[in-house]
Amino acid sequence: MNPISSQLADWYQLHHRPLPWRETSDPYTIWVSEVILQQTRVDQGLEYFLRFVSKWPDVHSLANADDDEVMKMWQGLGYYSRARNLLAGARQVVKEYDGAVPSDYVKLLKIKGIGKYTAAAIASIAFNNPVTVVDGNVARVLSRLFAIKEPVNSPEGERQVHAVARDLLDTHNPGRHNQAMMEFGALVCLPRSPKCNECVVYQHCHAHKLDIQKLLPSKKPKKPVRVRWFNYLVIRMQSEGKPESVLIEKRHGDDIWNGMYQFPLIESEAELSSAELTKLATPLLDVLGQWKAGPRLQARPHQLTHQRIMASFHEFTLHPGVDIRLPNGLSLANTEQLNQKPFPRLIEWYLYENNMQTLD
DNA sequence: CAGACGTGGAG
DNA sequence: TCTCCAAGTCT
Repeated sequence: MNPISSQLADWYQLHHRPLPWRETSDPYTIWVSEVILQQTRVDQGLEYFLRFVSKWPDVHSLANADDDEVMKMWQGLGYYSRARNLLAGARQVVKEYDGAVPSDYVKLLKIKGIGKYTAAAIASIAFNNPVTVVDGNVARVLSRLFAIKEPVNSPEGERQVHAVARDLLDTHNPGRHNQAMMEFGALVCLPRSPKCNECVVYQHCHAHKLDIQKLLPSKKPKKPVRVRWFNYLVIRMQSEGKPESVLIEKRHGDDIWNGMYQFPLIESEAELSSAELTKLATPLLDVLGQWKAGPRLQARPHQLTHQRIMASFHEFTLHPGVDIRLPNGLSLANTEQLNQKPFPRLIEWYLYENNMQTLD
């Protein structure tokens, strides 16, 4: 066994965090944990994981779950396609494998939402198959240990990282090995300030020798963020003897927050004046009946990785109509119903601030 | 295959 | 305030 792998395995036995998904070898549970932890910190994902596997403890229960309910469980975690794909993947496993998560890397790779990383993680951690895991942690650790200067998010850098990762793999205990590599990256070989004084393999580390550990891993520069203006129409209605309700719609298509709910949206290239906004909103409002404009909550920025969304909220009140016909896609929701629907953080905040929904 | 997809915490 | 980024995947 490679001395680096051996030392990291020893370190792992001593220092790894006791996390719930490490208490099991159930492939479904490990699958859920891997998906939740994608691009997500342990302390942010932990509660979500516990709630998720408590609600849906096995593949069959998840496969039978309601779509909105799954999205609701994911609310606030971000990257919501993970939830959609995990659900689709569970249904796929029920259909194709009678609910038994396959142990084979290639079969795993064909399941919706399972890519190279997750397939390798499930195969090695749940089934102890000798497959190499390369995630962000592993890439960082190895780019430093071997002073790989190629950007780790380039095809060539990825190739180099994977090559050394494969050489290090402990084929007798691949699950422990892969977790040790990741845990070491998460606790010691940190992105900003690696704890080289606590490092058990620094004598093998080329970056440390060259004192370039803080410069690695190198990454390709990313695109500047796009600015978008989201003008939400908060259309409230108060009918006789009924709780107040508000109009919402579900987002679809190839864009941010697919599958989540929102208020009817008018997107613009720049900030809109009240007059412009009203003009654009009038066609919809007129279909709904008599209305009057209420206050407007000025644009507040919502910062995402690749977008900066300037959101404003424009309130309107509908005259309780005799027979309101809702354009397709729109639905009315009272407070109780709002609490059942999944919303992006931006909307969730608005609902909370306006006492329309309780914050999780 | 480059670009898109969220959120909250750290420096 | 601003930038970076955390157990990636899909198209």
